[in-house]
Amino acid sequence: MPGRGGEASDRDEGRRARTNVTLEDVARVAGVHYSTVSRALDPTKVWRVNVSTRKHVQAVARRMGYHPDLVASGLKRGRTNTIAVIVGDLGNPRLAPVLRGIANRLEAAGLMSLIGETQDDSGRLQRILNHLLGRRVDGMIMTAARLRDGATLRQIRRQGMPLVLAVQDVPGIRLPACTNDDLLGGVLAAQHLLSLGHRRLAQLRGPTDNYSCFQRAQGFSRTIAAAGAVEVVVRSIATTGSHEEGELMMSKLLDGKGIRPTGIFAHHDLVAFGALTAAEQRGLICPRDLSMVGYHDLPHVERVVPPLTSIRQPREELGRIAADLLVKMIESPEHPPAARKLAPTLVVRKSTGPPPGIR
Amino acid sequence: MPGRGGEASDRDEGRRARTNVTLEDVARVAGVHYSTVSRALDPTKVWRVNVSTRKHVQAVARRMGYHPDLVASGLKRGRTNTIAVIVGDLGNPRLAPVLRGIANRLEAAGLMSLIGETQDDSGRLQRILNHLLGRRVDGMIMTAARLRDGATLRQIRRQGMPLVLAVQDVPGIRLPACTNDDLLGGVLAAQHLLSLGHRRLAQLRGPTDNYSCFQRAQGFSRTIAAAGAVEVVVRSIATTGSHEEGELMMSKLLDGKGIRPTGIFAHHDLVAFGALTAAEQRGLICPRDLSMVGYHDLPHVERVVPPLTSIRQPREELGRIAADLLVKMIESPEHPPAARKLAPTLVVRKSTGPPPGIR
DNA sequence: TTTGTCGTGTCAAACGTTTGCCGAACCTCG
DNA sequence: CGAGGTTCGGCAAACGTTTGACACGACAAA
Repeated sequence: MPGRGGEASDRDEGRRARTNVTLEDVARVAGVHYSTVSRALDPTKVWRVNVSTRKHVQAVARRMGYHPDLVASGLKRGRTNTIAVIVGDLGNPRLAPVLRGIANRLEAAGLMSLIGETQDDSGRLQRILNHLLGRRVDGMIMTAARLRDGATLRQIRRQGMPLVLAVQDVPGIRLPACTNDDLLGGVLAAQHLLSLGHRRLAQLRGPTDNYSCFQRAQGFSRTIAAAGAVEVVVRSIATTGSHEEGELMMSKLLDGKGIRPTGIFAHHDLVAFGALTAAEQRGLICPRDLSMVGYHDLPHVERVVPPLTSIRQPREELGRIAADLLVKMIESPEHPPAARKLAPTLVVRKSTGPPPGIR
Repeated sequence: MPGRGGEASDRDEGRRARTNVTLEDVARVAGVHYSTVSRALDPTKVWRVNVSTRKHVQAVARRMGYHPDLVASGLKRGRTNTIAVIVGDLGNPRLAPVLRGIANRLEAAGLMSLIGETQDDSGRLQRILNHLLGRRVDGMIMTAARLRDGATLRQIRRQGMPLVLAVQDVPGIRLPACTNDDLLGGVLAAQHLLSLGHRRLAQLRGPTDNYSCFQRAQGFSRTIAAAGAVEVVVRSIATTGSHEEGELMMSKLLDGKGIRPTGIFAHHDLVAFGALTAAEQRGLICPRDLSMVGYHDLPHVERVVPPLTSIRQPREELGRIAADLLVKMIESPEHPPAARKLAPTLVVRKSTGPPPGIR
């Protein structure tokens, strides 16, 4: 390589304090061509280089602390071995197992996940996506996408970017997805309350623009209707699923002049807690006077009094399978994998029991 | 560029379904040289290209859906505008605000954070670091590094990689850090209990290999000693800070034959809850019979009964300032910034009161 | 001896940017 | 009108890899 030495030292002097060992440096020391070094270090090219040369090169590389430059490699190969995982809010404790499931599956495929937090802000989502498109990630997983993001999702797909949805589905767009069967979740809650003997039921609903909440509501309402029982629905205006929200909704329910339900299905455990607080303030004791089923089975719900009956989602599994779909999609882009729906389970604790009449 | 057309189509045909618009494509359409396109799209090179050309090129680029290839750019510039943030466990709810603080500060500096989860496993930490070194990230932030990671940290620094610690310090290594003042945390807890009149105190300690816990213990014990009060210490064997751990430690404390403390400082809110459960089982009511101070001020501790007095850390601030230190460090590597210690605050709720004797 | 095959190493052309340098065109001033 | 300055577009060399093509030696078959 004529003239490289002078230029290299020129480049190194002022620009960058951090000095990275390159293929060429290793090659110089090992006494072979740098392409040989490249092949010696590439486990898929075993057959291309003599075993003794290989051993020698590997030893030198290790000794010199060589780390292949994944940036250069990515440029050349057109693949970065990186998957973007878009989440709404990292503070959401339900997310961690999903992310872990994703990371584990991806790691097995030699991929790394790059987490982007939208903070539930469409503008930020756009900025993150543009950045990731530029980063040439090999694929994307969106957890808990929202209805209004449909256009954005379509745009990503149009770019040819492999994309799968995790946890929540978005209707109106055909996309591989691994989601929780929220319809079934609603059905399970309803069946449980009905089987205990409840006939006057209520639902504390999540926001309407959340497809997952929509599904839960459908599952619950249909089962109730099929059993010929009565149902009241209270809708949330807020979107977070907080204790305060629960108190507010329950107050509205109890202070209104409609029927007094005995069995209640809240779309969020925290809302369930808030509702119980509001009920207690009005002298209603759970599970004596009313039964409460929550959703999500948040950590520590078994610790509160009374321990909450809730619907548990297979979160780590959701992540694992979503990642699996994506890997399959990248490997053979021609036939996209089918969507997977995972069944939640009902965890019965002390917050549900027979209604006051029957005993 | 002679012969490019044929080769390009050759390359595109089978390899990659995803077809990315490049500078050259834009240049061809816009009728200028691709270097002009590069400059027209670079906001720092405003003066290098005529405003009309610039407008035109920008329009064409937008119309064609051009996204600059950050991989190529990173290779050329030697900077990737990416910061690695290493965390132990994404499921830890205390982490989210820190990450948010980091992300916000980095975004302001045009950087993006790449989150790596070690799952508290040294092997995985090593693998992640090697990957990140290869990815040529511009710097790293480690949150909650552990004592035993000292060697690894030194290794990273030796590579010339800008590195700052967040939340927890690691002694024995000089590294810029933005940490919580845990010594002060311990002092605050002790002062509060002492000022209420408690003279027999206990500490439910976290693991000894956690420097942060060590500091808390120091601060607490010294303050107690200076006031001439008595103190008992119970050490945790587990490392997670769980409810069960708290029950176990409190049982040991109450069933032992030593002094019965009236004021207790737990190194973790969950441990505090567990301890209260164990105390209740023995007929001790909080705050009537004993006072409890927790640590971390976890979300919802104000909701449990009794609402927990706890030590709150400025978490988002910790992240923001850590990121700030890193940015300064990257901008001027010659003079590393000083470490910052942020003061926690005592949040007084209902779990603390005067000891049984005084009233 | 020629021809063919196999194993192994080297050569050099990409990948898509960024940027120092060159020079053409135009402007200003003596 | 020429010297000198300014503006702005083009040229081409990198950045560190990967990899198809090729060269070369050894050995076998014809």
